[in-house]
Amino acid sequence: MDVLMRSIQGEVPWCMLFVDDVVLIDELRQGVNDKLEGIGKIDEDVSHHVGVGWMKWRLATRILCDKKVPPKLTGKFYRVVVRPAMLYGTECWPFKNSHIQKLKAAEMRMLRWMCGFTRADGIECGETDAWLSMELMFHLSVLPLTRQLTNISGNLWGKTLQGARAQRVEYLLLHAFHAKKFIVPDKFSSHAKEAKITKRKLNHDDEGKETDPVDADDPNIEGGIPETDHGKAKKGPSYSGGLVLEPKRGLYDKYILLLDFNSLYPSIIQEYNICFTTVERSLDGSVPPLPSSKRTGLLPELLKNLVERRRMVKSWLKTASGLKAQQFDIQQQALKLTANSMYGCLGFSNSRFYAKSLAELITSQGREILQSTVNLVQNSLNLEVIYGDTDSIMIYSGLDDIGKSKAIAAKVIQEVNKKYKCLEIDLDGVYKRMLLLKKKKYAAVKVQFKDGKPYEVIEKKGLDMVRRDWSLLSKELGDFCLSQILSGGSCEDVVESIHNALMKVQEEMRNGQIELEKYVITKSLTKPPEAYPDAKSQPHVEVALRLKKSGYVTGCSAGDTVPYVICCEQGDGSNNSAGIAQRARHPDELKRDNGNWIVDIDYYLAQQIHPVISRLCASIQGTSPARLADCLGLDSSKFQSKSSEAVNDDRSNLPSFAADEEERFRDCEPLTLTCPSCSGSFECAPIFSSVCSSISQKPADLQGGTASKVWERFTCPKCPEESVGNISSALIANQVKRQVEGFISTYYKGVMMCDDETCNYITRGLNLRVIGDSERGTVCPNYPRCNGQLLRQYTEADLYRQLSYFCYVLDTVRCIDKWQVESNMRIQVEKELVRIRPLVEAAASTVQKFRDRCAYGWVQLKDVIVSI
DNA sequence: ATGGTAGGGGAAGGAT
DNA sequence: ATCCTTCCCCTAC
Repeated sequence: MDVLMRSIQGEVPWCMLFVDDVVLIDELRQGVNDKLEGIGKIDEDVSHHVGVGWMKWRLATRILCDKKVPPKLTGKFYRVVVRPAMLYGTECWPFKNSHIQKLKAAEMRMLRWMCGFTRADGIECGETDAWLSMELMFHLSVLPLTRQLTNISGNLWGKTLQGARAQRVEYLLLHAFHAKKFIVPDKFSSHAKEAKITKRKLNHDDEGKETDPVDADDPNIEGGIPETDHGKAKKGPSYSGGLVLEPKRGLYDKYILLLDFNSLYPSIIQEYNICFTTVERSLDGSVPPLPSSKRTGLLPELLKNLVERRRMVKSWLKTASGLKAQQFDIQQQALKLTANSMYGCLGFSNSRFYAKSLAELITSQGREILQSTVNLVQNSLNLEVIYGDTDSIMIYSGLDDIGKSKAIAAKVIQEVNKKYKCLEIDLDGVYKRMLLLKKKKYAAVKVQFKDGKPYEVIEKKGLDMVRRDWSLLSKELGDFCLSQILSGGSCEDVVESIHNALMKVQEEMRNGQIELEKYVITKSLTKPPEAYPDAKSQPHVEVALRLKKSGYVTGCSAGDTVPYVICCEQGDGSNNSAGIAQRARHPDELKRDNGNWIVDIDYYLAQQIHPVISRLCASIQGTSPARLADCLGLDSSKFQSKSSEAVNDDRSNLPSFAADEEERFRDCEPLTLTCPSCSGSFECAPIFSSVCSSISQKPADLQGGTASKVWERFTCPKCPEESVGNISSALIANQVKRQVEGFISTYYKGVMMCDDETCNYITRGLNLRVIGDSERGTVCPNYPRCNGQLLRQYTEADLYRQLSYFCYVLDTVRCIDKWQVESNMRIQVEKELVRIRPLVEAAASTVQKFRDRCAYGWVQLKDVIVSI
């Protein structure tokens, strides 16, 4: 405490801020906490957010105490990172003016303090002191605020202090029900619940059909699932939640509109009048129907009240300024959060007002609403929805003009809002460019306006770069690649700069020019480290256990974030069998250890950088996982697609080579030639198999009998006389070329078909962006009536395979190499092939040229790499 | 004991 | 060897 006091009084006198509460600052940290607990336990929420704040803070000390970082950035970091944590911790407590003033002052002092540390040479950052100071500040600012809330809400202060969000909602509802003279359900602890369930079960077992009248219509009892794993119930999801649309992946470079429903779940409750008092709940656990009651339920009314209050506060906010505005802003946020947490508590199994069926009904309505909105936008308004998650949709405008795009948005908003009373959709953002990778994973260039002037920010959602459990190194590289991809530059430039960056990083890594900090990965312990059944499979657990054993007391218990670096033993690069958890080291351990363990560069290249970058580049043409691996100095064959490996492997067991090829080209159109004399057409079997079978004089089931004779005599098999029906080299070349062009034009027609046979929706795909996972297809426009996927009827792969098949049919060269079997047949086959070669050479090279041209740019396709 | 579910991705271990 | 399931963590909504 002395240290704390010194730092506070010496460097930052902001204990003065809370001078009226400072009486508490007279003991050790534990003492302070005890005192606080004497008054009332601090809300777990706040503790959590203090933790979050501290986590940010710990991150901050690294950045903020770095002299290289300009002060301007420090301030920004503080504003965007630490302040939200502070405010969020106090989300539901209305501020008095003085509190806001204090908070602001605290911010200033903290900033100054940081700068002090930045300047003071040789002073360690003193994480512990910082934490103590911060926690104290939170405690001190929270206490009076909880008191305020208590006064306003009318619930018990003690309860407010110890209760979580669930309990706040519980009291809100209790008051509301009590005011309406309802009798509320009893509250059961989970233990009591269990007892009740078992008791009921016993009753059922012993007395047959007799039901306990008390429990008969008690929805709080889950009959089916005892959920007793000795108190440690597995928290699997118990009902289904929001709908997430399958994204149409790829890189978009025209405007995208992001629309979302304003607080969807609370609105649904009001829109459909969902309440304990209105919904008819059945016993069988099925989702109940929408209520028909005209009488407004209690829940919707409560929400209406909250919404109205929020609207009022927001209107005041518009005219207010400064502290007043901040206060209003926090108030309206608090009201919104309270409204939003209502749904969560319905689904919370330990809540007094637990009502799974209501929660289920709400989410199912949510899914319904999202889907019908998508249908409306796609089918009636003819716009393209590329993604949507729970309450939002993204529309690809295909336009370069932001004004026109916004006009479209306005139209959509108007059409959608017409359908609902309370529910309201709104434009949440306009993206100039967007990279859509997967569900919940995308990045976009968002266009925002400040004083009427547009500016762009990159928004990242769910990508590896926004996660804590990737090293700074891979996150930085990922950010760089993303900025390149979203830069709008040409494909070639982007790819080149990414490749260059990778090569540079690899070199720096191998030269040891990268700081240790950049290799650090962090992960949280959700349990005490001893409680993990499989500690040896998790790096952070292993590290925590080792830390604990070597005497550490902080940073290795439940909830702590453990930093680690994956290492390998000096000199022995092959020791990778150990499992990565065994090779994880705390940065401190690594620093202390004198070079026995070094950073495992190969792990970072292969497991940290490569996956991150290749996920980002999945939709980018001109590169591939294998190419990226190459740039990183990794064995690129490991990242080659699997099917090509399989083909390579097939090369070794070749007796069945021909049969394999036939199997692969099973769905291809045959090569058909038309006889110039009789105008009859006939199919041509592959030269190679024709020759083989004619030489081995087997019945040759593989190819249709007479057709194989074509290659023997070069005559039409349908013409009776020997003298006519001759087939020339030019004729073959011409006809082959015509057929190839036919396939190519089929491909370019781009017919899309739904893969569901009962639907078979067919369209001339207007949106043929051949970027990204085109083989994945997109959701059928008839969804949800049809669950199929819209696929190209004739895909790149189809075309490629078709052309490859023609190459194979006409092949007289490569098949020899593949046929490694030692036999006297080989010589005969070879002789025959040599004889045929001049006649088909022209045609074969034509097809090959087409195929190779098509293959250019399709390198990323997984299943088309065939060996001819 | 102290709102929810959906989803991606790593790693390990068992089934095949 | 390769697939599949399980656990774990973190994120989006």
